[in-house]
Amino acid sequence: MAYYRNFDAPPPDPVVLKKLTEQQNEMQQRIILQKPDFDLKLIAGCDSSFIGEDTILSAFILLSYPDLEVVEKVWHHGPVELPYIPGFLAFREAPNLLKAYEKLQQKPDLIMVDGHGISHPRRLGIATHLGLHLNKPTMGVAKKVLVGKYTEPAVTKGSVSPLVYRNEVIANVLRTKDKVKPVFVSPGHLLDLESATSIAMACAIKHKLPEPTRLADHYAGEFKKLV
DNA sequence: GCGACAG
DNA sequence: ATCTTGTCGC
Repeated sequence: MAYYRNFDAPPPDPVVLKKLTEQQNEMQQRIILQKPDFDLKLIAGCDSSFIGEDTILSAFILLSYPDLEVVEKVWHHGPVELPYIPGFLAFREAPNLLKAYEKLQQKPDLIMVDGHGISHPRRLGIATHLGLHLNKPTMGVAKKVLVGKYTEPAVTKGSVSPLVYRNEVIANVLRTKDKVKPVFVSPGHLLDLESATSIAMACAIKHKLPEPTRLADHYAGEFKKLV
């Protein structure tokens, strides 16, 4: 049975939660935020969808940059081990995403993830988690805030507003389309906030979501029909 | 103690 | 994430 609201779900095991939190605290020490040290020629977008209660399907879409032409599409599906717990999304979705990633013939210079990067209580959003596991530059583009406060950016495309948490700017609230709800852009690993923001903007052509994650989101739903 | 809470 | 209909605007 699925729960209407996630807080109707049974409380997570505190022992497991403590263990996962400690793992994030340890991983946090290895995060590197810096100016990109790569030439962006290939960018990947990834996202997951669910088939029923306990099967996850992840998709990776590889695009050329800055053309944004689709170069490759792969997907992988398997069982999920954990329930969704705010702040621990990566432990639920990353395992399957990593298996899909292995299927790519060519590897991207940067991965854009559907979710947060360092804009997380312990700076370990799923984009950062994946970046550390792959030792690859990653950035996150989320549709909703997880932590932090911000003021609404102007209604025109390109407007930005900082997302602040504990006196630090952890993401940029970016308006990628006129009069449409903004997205939350944050670096994941091996990238900085400014670069992540400009790349997100450069990938937002005629939709709210930048092409990499928009297409990954789209195909995750299409591939599901094939299962 | 009372809310908030990625996908 | 997922369940769902019509509706508004470019």
